[in-house]
Amino acid sequence: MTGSKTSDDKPIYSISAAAKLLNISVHTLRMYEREGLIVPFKKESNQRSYSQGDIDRINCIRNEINASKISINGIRTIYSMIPCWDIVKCSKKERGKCASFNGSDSPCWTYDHSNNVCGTKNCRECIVYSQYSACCNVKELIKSLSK
Amino acid sequence: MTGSKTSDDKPIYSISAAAKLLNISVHTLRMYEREGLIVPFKKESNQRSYSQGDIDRINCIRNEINASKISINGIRTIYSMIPCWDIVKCSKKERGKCASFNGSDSPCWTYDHSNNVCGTKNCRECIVYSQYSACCNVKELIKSLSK
DNA sequence: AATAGTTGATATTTATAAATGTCAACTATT
DNA sequence: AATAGTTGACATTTATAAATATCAACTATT
Repeated sequence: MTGSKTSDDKPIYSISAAAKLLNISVHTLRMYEREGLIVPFKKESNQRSYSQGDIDRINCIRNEINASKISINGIRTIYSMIPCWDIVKCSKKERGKCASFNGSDSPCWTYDHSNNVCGTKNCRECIVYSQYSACCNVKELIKSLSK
Repeated sequence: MTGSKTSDDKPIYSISAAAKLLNISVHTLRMYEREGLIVPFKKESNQRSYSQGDIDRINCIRNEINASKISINGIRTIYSMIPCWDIVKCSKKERGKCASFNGSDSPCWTYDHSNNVCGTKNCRECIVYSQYSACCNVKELIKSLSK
């Protein structure tokens, strides 16, 4: 991670500014969102904003796509393996009714979770999304679970 | 898993028989091997053989590629997340010098491991390869690590 | 010893994921 | 109120992963 969470999570870029910074089109940014890879900040008017943390994250995603040749569906599947239940201390009972725990091809932040331990929490602010979602970090996370 | 390990792991198919059964070309089978997804049985003459377990496994891989749209590099990366160190009870000390534990883009069975806990064991016969390598099972495996 | 199948290496084809373009309705900015 | 940027939906392009083809050397089978 570069910088602290707070300094990285201010919504400072519009979609076109972010696209220019990343050297991609705005369409691509919307696609990544539709595919469940990113959760940009949204204004009341429904317009997207991106923080420096988002830019870092998207650079990581682009590296997986372009250099590591992992498809978007592959990245989504890898994200879905993040043991969020362990990170957010989800109870056995809660896990039972959690779509993320029970499914295996989409990350937790793509599901509605109004009736589990995550409640109405904004996924952007959740450590699962903000810290562990550099795909290259997922294996490290799995290692840390080992006895 | 269909059937027991022993009954599924007899080398009964030649590469062309396996290809016909799977409705793909022999080239594709060799490609999957080169890409680190499968480890077929090899005769002294260097010719490949495939067991029923191999066929099941390859069907699973093809489903990931064709239906789930996960690229070969994505599948390999997912395989590399299998916590083999936990499954084979690899000591802390052994982990330190293990390429699989320390890398993150290729599964353990693609590395030389003559000088760690796996020694000269044939990966085909290792539970990590034979049981946990249906990509769809990896998340289940991660779940089982949770406290 | 002749035929069929295999090997690895290199080249080519094809299928499609990823990215971009276009549009009309809408929102923000000057 | 005029200009610039955004939205989602749908269509199109392009980049390339996945699969197949070709080859000469080799191995198995009859």
